[in-house]
Amino acid sequence: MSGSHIIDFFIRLQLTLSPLIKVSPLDVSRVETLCGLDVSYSGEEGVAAAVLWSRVERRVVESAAFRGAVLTPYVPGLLYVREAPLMLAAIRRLSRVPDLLLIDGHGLAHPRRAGLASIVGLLADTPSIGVAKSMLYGEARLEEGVECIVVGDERVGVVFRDDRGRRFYVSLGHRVDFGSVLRIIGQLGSDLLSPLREAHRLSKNALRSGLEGRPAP
DNA sequence: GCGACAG
DNA sequence: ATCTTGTCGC
Repeated sequence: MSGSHIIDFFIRLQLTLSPLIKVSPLDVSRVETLCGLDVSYSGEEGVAAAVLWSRVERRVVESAAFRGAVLTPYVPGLLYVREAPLMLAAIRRLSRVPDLLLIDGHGLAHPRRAGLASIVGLLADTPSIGVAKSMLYGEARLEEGVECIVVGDERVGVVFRDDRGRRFYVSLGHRVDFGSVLRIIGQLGSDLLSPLREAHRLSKNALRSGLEGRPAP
């Protein structure tokens, strides 16, 4: 599979999108809604869940899901091929546009500077941040008291520890910068993970129950 | 050639 | 990610 023209194509596409990904400050004080995104699978199909989380109410205020075919196997570095189409479809089912997307996976902490989180943010034209459970690319090291994810001489993310000490690798997605990510983490604390937990739960439940979209009231 | 490799 | 219950250990 490594010499496949399909894989070659998606790598070239990723290299084309990479320079379009924007690093810029985000006005964190005006981020009111976060959107947690995750995908669950069953064989050749996947279900993406998009959970809208209110920062002030600290709860889920809306959710949507999208079920669809997944045609390619997982290839490290090309997670976006499997998950971005489903996530974007789920986001489109929300009645509101989220202020910030939280995505399972990396953003700029990627060998081609274009991880899933960055690509979804770019294509949705919405600020985004990646939250992964393990490293893919870059080096985690202490800088000025902060455990950063560094690629070359650039800080592309930060290591976050939840209350149980588990590490999460948070990296810049799209339309955010390092400072913005630090402020988001500082202000949300463990609630940074809440929308993602809920998205994880929803995608798995929707997969099993066969349900999709929002349940009838 | 060898090892690493998000979900 | 997913296949899968109880079980060994801090």
